[in-house]
Amino acid sequence: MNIGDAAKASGVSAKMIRHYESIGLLPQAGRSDAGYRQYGDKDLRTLLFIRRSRDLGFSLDEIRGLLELWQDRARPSREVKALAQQHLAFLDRKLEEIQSMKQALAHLVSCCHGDERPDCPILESLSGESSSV
Amino acid sequence: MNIGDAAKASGVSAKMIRHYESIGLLPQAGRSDAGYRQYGDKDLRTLLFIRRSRDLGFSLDEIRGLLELWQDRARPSREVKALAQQHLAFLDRKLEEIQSMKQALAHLVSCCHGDERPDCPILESLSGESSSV
DNA sequence: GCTTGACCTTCCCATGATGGGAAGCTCCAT
DNA sequence: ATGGAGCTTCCCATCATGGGAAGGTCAAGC
Repeated sequence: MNIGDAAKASGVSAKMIRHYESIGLLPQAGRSDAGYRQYGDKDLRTLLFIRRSRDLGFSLDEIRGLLELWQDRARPSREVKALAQQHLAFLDRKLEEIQSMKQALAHLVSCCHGDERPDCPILESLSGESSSV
Repeated sequence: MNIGDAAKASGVSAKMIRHYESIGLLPQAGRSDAGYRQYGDKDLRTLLFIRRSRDLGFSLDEIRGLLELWQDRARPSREVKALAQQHLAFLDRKLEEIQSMKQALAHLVSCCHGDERPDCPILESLSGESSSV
């Protein structure tokens, strides 16, 4: 299987597959006589693992840890859970950050009449004229 | 006022102030005889405007637009509101993205007993063994 | 067999916002 | 006058991803 097919099958772009190999997230792929990377079922399973992890927002470094745990048949699930909980806490922080941005901005937007007149509570707030908010 | 004081007063790092100037977000600052950047009240107000916009998650490019509108006394508030609504929609998308990550991960975490045993629903899910979820 | 187009290789560069740090100059207080 | 803090420019790093160039390879159709 060439890299293009592995990319299609895994949802990870060929560009990224090469990159993951270059940073050691993936082992060096086997090569054909012409130097083409060759992928088999096992590689595909790893690529899918990575893609699913990315879909949950894990960083490549965290995925490195997950892959190690995955490959270690004797890992205690405790370690996996800890890594996941850590990322969960990160997601929570992000969520709160964005939520408070959204809240503040939504308020400003609701205050702006949004017509041809130039006065605008959004700009006033950004420029520090602390009316109401 | 030197750049360090402007940084302290605005909450924008000196590094970033120079960067903003280099990309044309800020006008070229005046210089002292020795070549030190000099900042006055007007510059400070602009820096604060930028910082508040960043706090709401606006990109530097969006802030460029906001600054132009801010400086144009005759702008219709409609335009400001449109820009803000666009960013609000962006925040909503981010929010949903992270929320669904969080939800999925939280479920997995809750399924993992997290003890010394090696079996782990988190790794099973990432590796595609589609039990339940 | 030859051409063509799709695919592969490596290598360099860009993004966006931010920071680190080096080398060298300036300012001010002691 | 000296030392330390602060300024200058310049280059590099982060994180995950993509774009694109230059060149080699493969398979299908003529």
